[in-house]
Amino acid sequence: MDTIDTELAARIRDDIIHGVYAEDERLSEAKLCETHQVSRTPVRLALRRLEREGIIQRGEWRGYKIQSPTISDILQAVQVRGHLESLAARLMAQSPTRAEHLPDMAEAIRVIDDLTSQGRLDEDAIHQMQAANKVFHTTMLEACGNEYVNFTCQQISHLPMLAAGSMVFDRRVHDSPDQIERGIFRLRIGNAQHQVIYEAIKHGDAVRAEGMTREHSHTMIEYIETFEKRDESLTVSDLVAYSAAESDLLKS
Amino acid sequence: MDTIDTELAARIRDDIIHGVYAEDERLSEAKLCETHQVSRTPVRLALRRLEREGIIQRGEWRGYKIQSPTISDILQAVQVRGHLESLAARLMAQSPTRAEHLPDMAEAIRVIDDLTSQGRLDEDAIHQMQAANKVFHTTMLEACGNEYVNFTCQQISHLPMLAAGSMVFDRRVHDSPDQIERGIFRLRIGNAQHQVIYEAIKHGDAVRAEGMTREHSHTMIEYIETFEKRDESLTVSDLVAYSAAESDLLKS
DNA sequence: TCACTTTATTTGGGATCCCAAAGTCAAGTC
DNA sequence: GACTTGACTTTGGGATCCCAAATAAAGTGA
Repeated sequence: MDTIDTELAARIRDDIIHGVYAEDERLSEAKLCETHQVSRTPVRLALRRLEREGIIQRGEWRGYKIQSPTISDILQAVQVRGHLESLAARLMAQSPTRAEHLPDMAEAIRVIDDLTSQGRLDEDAIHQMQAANKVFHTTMLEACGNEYVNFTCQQISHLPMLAAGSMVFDRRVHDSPDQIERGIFRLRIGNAQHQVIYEAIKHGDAVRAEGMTREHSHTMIEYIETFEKRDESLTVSDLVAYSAAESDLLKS
Repeated sequence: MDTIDTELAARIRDDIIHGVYAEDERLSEAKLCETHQVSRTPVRLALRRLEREGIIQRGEWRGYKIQSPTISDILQAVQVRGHLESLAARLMAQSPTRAEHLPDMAEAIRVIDDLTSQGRLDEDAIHQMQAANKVFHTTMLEACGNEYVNFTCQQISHLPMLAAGSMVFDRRVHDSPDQIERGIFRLRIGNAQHQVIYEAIKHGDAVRAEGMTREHSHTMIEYIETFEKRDESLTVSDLVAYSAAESDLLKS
C-alpha cells in the first residue's frame, strides 16, 4: 500500500525543486509535521529517503540542509542516464529475444511520427508523444536483459527530467507557426533517432544501437543547454515547467 | 553522527547476503528488534533503506520478503558499474584538469606493480593492492567532472563486489606456487589495463580510456564467471569470501 | 470430516513521548 | 562593548504505544 512517508517524500522533493524553500533555509521535522499535518514518524522516514537521494543533508541534531538540484546536476544526471540507456540499447541489440519487444518500440515511433506529421503540438499531442516516448525508453530498459540497468536508472529518477521518457518542450512554441514548426522539427529529429535505434536493435547492430542512443541523450542535453544560454536565470523549476514529464502543468 | 538505523541496515544486509535467513523466511520488525535489541524506530528506518536497495520487498501489513542478491544480480550490477566507470574514464580523458589527479592513479598502479613484481599474495599484499585499486577507481569517479557518475555508482554499491575498487581473489592461490603465479599474473593483467587507462587519460584519448575501462570491468565479470563454472553451487556468500573488498575476513 | 464462523495473534503504519545534544538568548562581569 | 555563563529552546534519535489490517487458530454445525 502507499504510505504517507512515500507520498510525503515526493511532496517535499517537489517543494524543494520548485524553490518553495529559501536557499539557506533548513528543514526540521517539527516544521514539516506542521506543514503537512502528520506526525514525526512518516516525516523521519521521508527525510531519510531524501537524504539518500542527495537533495537534503542531515545535520547532527540540527535539522536538514537543502541541496536543491541545479541545472548542472540535471545535465550531469541526464548524461549518466543516457549512458545507461546506451548500455541497454547495446544489450538489447545483442539479445536473442529482442524481437518480442520490437513491436512496442515500433508503435511508439509510429505514434510520434503520426502526431508530428500532422503538425500537432497541442497539450493532448504532447501528452501522447510523451507517453509513447516513455514506452520506447522503458521497453529498452526492461528488455535489455540486465535488470540493474533499469534499477540504476530508477535510483536517479527522482531528479527532474530523469523520469523515463522525459522530454523537453519549449512551451512558447504555441506563440507562432514558425516556432511550432521548429518544435515539430526537433521532435522529428528525436524520433528519427528512435527509428535508427530500433533498426539497429532489430538487426543486432549493438555498436550502432549504443552510439545512437548516446547521441539521442546528447540531443536532450544540448537542448537543455540552449534554454540555459538563452536565459541565464533559468531555474530547475523553469526547466520542469518546460518539461513534458508527468507534471501538474500537464494535469491541469 | 552515525545512527543505529544506518548500522542496522548494514548488518541486516550482511546477514541476508550471507544466507543467515532461509529463502522463504520473512523479516518482521518485531523479530529484528529482538535480534538486535533495539526498538522499532531504527528497525523501520533500516528496512525502508533495504527496501529501496531492492533486497527486501515490503508486504502490506505482513512483514518483508527477502530478495537476496544472486550471482547473476552481481554480474549485472558489475556490468552497470563498469559501464559507468567507462563514462568516468572518457570524461576524465576529456577534462582539462585531469593532470591534477594523475599522480594518485600512477601511485596506485605503482603499488600494485611493486607487490606483484615481488610475487606477493599474502593478506597484507592483498590489502595494499585492494586499497590501491580503490584509489585508482575512486579517483577516476571523483575527477571525471560529473558528480552523478559517482553518485549513481554509490546507489548500487551496497551490492557485494560493487564497492569501489572491489577485486576478486581466488583464496586458494595460497595452496601452491603454481596457483600463486596464476593469481599474480591475473593481477598484472588487470594492472596493465590500469596503465593503459592511465595513459589514455593522460593523453586525452577518450575513446581508448573508455574502451579499456569497459574491458577492465569485463575482465572481472569473466573471472567471477570462472568461479561460477567451476562451482555450480557457488553462493554470493562464497563470492564475498573470495572478494578482497573490505570484509570481516580481511579484518580478522 | 469438512466448511464456515469467530476469536486470537501477528504485523506494520503512524502517533506520541522521553531524552540528549546543539544552538540561542539573556544576564552578569570586566 | 566584549566576553562568559547559565537557562531555555530547538532539534533529532529512539522507545513505546495505539490501531487497523491480515493471518492463524479454535469452535461450531451439517
